[in-house]
Amino acid sequence: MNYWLMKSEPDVFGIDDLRTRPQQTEHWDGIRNYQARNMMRDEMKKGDLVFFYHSNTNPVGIAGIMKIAREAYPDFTAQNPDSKYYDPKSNPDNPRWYMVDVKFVRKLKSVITLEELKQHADALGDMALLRKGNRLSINPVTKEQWDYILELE
DNA sequence: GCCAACGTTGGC
DNA sequence: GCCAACGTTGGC
Repeated sequence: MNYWLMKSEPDVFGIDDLRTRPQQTEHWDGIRNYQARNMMRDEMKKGDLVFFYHSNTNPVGIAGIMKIAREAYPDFTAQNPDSKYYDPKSNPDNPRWYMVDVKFVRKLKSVITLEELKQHADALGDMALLRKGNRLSINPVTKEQWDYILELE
């Protein structure tokens, strides 16, 4: 069982959007970074738990929990010229980009903010999220970090 | 293979 | 809206 953190801007797609989707499930499209893609494609397994992180909002932080409902499959938005995620270099026979399906688990009682996480930087070790300049939209989380963060709720 | 230009992310 | 960080592109 692996743990993850995935970022999304709530103005575009937030935890409440996932909660109100049919079956409370949605595909996580638009990953266009190779490092993030590789983690998603090669390491994410069905049942893995994921922190839903709200970025570019106020306050930024972890808003809820979801789980991987379907393992990686080709991101069809890469083949759609009308999509903002269209990638003309992706070939349907050899897809460049992948996505997973995520299912809502629960919201946190309140958002655990980035500021609060930073205050616990020592206990959280070198958590990827807290690294300077980290822009990856998918971050691995250790079990220790996962458990510790939930204690902050 | 280098690297300047450019685009994107995401906190503030 | 600003800007630091960083990834990608493309000319050479």
